Amino acid sequence: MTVSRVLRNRGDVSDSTRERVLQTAKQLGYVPNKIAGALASSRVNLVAVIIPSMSNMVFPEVMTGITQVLEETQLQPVVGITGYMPEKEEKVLFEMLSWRPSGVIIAGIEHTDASRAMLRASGIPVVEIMDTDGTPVDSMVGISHRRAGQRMAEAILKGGYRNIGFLGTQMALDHRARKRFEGFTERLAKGGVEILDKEFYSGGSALVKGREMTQAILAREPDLDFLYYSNDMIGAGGLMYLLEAGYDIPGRIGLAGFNGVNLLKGLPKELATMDACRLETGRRAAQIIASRVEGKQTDPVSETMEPKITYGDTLRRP
Amino acid sequence: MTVSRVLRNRGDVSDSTRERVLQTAKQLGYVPNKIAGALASSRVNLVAVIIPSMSNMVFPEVMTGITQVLEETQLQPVVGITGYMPEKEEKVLFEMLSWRPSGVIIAGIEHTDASRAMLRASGIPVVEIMDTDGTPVDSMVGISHRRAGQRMAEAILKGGYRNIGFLGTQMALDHRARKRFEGFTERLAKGGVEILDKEFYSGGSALVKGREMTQAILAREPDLDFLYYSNDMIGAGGLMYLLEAGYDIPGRIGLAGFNGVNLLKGLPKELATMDACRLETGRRAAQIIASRVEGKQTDPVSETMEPKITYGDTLRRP
DNA sequence: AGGCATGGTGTTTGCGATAACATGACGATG
DNA sequence: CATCGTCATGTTATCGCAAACACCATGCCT
Repeated sequence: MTVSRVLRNRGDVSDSTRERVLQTAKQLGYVPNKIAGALASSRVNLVAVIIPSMSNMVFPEVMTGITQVLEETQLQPVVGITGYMPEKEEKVLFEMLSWRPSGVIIAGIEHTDASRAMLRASGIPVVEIMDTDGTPVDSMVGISHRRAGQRMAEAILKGGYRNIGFLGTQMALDHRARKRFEGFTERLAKGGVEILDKEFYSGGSALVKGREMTQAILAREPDLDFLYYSNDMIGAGGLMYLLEAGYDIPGRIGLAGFNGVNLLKGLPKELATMDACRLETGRRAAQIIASRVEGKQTDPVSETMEPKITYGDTLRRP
Repeated sequence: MTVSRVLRNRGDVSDSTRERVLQTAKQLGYVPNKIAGALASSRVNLVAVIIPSMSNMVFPEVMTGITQVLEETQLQPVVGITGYMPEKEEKVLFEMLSWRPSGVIIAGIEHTDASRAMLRASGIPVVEIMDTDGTPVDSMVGISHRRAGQRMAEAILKGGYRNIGFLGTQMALDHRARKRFEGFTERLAKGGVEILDKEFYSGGSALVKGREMTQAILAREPDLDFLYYSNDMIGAGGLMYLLEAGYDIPGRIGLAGFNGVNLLKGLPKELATMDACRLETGRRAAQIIASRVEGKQTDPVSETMEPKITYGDTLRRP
């Protein structure tokens, strides 16, 4: 018991005993068993973070935000990957919850009924991130992708473009991309404009795909004067293609991507894009969990951030 | 006990009882407590994965390899981030080990004495990855960065380049970048060539930095006919700059990067690079852990993979 | 019929820590 | 001097599950 007290800095222990304990612990290479500790105290300093993927730049950035904030607390993130598959998400969530974490941060607000039930029943703080078009289980932080699509449509219309094409991922399961697309077409429709053509891809190097898709869509519809890409990578690929083909940008044709990857700076022309506030979303989500764990705050939070549009060199300003 | 047997598919339980148990568990929304389970059985299906960073494309790819393999087992990766700081690594490692994972995969073979002692004392399989220039605690998988540097130097010399510049990250703590640089200069020296100039950076958008550094180094040393970049991102930035400036590539000047990011395909010219076998390294490391956990194999493994050079369009072939 | 393997279920114990309470030494206080 | 509070340390029960073993019914074999 005295050892336990020393190693957790709790309660009164005389300096001499403390010294002896630390000395001996070090000498033995003692590593406390958190499993036993957690079972006894029913305190687990882990926060489950459940995201679809780790390989497309956007989730690592959210992770960075989460890590930044949690680092100042006792909490530690543990990541689970779903691969955009709802059943996998359910499995990962179950696995995570069975470790009794102190909180859950999970991407999106579309989940299976079972997942939602688990989250609710867990009795721990839950923050759903990166999408606020819907009703959260508990708290929610991110941008409205529907609104992001709308705002980009507005900017494009104001720029005077009328023959608009859409290029994106196959998005059956990517609800955020879908919502963006929906918001985009809705807003265009309100301006009396309809998408002229669209093109989808899956897999492969995004840069190459961007080139290929751009070539393909322009072969079909040479009159297109704007291309909206569902992410910056394929947008950058398209930009390369158009520059090489000698198009006047943003005069003859405009482009925009989505996500505000700061990799775009440094390209021959800076691609227009929209920042999804990923770092800030991660930070805020972690803050919500942290303050709940500390018992400071008990009401659910819903926070919608405003994505910022960057015109770059590929979208005519109004 | 019967419930425990049903939920773990272990031992004989009659179909009717099994059915009843599953039914009731579902109805109650029962989530087993892995903490208690782990404490009782002293089996933890977690593998600690300790890497410096998540934000530069190379570690996510290793993670992908690890995940691919572990997905076919009962094991689950748990990630810890060190930020290239040895003391942080020590802390993260301690934290991880206190959860009694079934194995450890850790980047690099440079660790503090305390870290090494912990790893040895843990009694679990340890795989050090992505660098094989040194002595491992247990197993080791990856490429020799010293050799990678040497091979690139060879290719450059064979291409007929003689006025060579190096551009890279501030690498006090990035041992792999340092070893690559050392191997590179060693091999050049053997060919009677010395680096003409070098340029280092830290922070910021790699693409932009690549542009700036390239401009800067060429301003100082206009005679340079080859630029070796310590990663593909700054290499791509440099490539952009040189193309815009109208340099003849790879005639007047050659370039090469490091890492084989498949993002490079799709650039106006494909950057020469060297593949660090990241996916394969991750997969192999996970396999080693998995087979050790299953008790199949007990001898430490040391495996050095051979990085493959890609000439692309920016390095003259011999 | 007696013995024995087998399948299905229950009981007891222990994993390694912490919470809560107990104990003992000592000095201050009225 | 009895009482009390304070500090330092020790004892016991508990967390939720699984290992090990105990138990009982059943059916098969000799």
